[in-house]
Amino acid sequence: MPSLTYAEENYLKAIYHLSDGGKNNVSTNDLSKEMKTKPASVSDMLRKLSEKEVINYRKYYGVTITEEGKKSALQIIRKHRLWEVFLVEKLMFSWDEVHDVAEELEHIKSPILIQRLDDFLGNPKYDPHGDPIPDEFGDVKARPRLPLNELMVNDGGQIVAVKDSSAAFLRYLDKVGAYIGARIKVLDKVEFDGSLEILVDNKKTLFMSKDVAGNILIMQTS
Amino acid sequence: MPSLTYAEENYLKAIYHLSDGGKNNVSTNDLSKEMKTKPASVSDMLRKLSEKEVINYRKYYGVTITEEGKKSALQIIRKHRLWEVFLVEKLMFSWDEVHDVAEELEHIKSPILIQRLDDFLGNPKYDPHGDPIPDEFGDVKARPRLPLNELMVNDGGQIVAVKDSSAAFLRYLDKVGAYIGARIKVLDKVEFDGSLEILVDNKKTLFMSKDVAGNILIMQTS
DNA sequence: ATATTTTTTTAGTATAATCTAAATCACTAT
DNA sequence: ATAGTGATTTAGATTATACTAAAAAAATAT
Ligand SMILES: [Mn+2]
Ligand SMILES: [Mn+2]
Ligand SMILES: [Mn+2]
Ligand SMILES: [Mn+2]
Repeated sequence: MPSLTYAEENYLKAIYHLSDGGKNNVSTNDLSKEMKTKPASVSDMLRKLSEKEVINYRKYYGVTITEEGKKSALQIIRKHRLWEVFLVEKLMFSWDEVHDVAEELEHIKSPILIQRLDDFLGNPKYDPHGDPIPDEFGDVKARPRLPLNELMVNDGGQIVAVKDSSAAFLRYLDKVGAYIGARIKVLDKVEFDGSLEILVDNKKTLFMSKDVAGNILIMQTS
Repeated sequence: MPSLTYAEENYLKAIYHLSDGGKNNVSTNDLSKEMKTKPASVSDMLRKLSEKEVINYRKYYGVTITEEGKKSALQIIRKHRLWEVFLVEKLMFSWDEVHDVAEELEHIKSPILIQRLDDFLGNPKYDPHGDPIPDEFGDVKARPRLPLNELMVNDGGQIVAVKDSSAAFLRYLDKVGAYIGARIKVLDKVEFDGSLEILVDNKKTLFMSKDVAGNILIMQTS
């Protein structure tokens, strides 16, 4: 694995996520938006990442991630998610407070550290947002899951993850009781704007916009 | 407190240590040696640190640390030592493995993180090398201590800290059973080279060079 | 098929942290 | 008092990451 700088690691992770794990091509503008840097800066970085052979770069046509790149990205993601577990399980952070800190901690370079952290945490399989934690070889146990807004009326399931890890969104979910593991059922869908009426844990009903529902990921059971 | 870069934090910490907590003047060459950078690079950095008012810099005459600088340095040292405790107490690192990792972790910027880490660890007062951990206000409880080579024959005490935290030195101490807390007594001193014969825990006798003894810090009891 | 718009790259600049080589200052020893 | 030595600073270059402005390529619309 090539050694990557802090900035290179952040770009590579963004490419991995934007390409949906390497499946799609990623454009300069998409990366620019994601990284909050100008397209010119992205072009520059793509040249560097391409020289380190973690991406395939065809000028003007965007990038795909290489096998090597995928491995590197997955190790960074592994570290990010393990640190998030640590912060929530051990340091009593709430799930909306961990992202930015993990964004820094993920760059600490020490294989022994991450292996022992993993053991200390009891080798967790999912992070506080329900995302799977890659193992030391980069293998990910993906659970089948789909956005809540894609369920039909009367469909039910369990919340297994969230797409958006921003503090604002997670605090809203806390407020309405939509934690990970909650059982939900779609009671009604409004044709006009796609908003939903949801039954949570067979107790509370709750209305949410299509936008919100699109960021809640469900493991369907019926 | 001014915001400092990663490199600036490392220089400031080195200045704090080389000046013995702000007591002495530090020269460009001393810093150059400590930081493993060229004197020219040090001069450059001193200008920057001086602009941020964490040091007093008189060209050609070295630097002293300001009150602001001392506060910043102590916060970095606090983080470094708390992380070292975490690594040893929670992640089962040995005391010779923690320094380099803590050197990275100390730069993570999150007040809430360090406060909660402190609580999680039970607000420890000393790090694995016996060094005191500054509190959130930068107050340090210094224990009186002196290098083992300065004891007289028949003087006794307890090992409370080590000056050198290098893996090589610490592994040597492990091998001879000179851990922190061990009770020692000076049985003999060789006039010629200053080497010592030591009784450890009233059990084992052990010979060590003046150089080694100078890096072991003792709380004297007799 | 051509013109317009959008996307992307290139060129040139800036800041941070490092280096080497050259210049300058301070201290020491005659 | 001055020459020499060593320490320190300055000048100029390099690498990494970012920026703005301009040029070029690709995509879209007429
Ligand atoms: Mn990051
Ligand atoms: Mn997460
Ligand atoms: Mn450091
Ligand atoms: Mn220590």
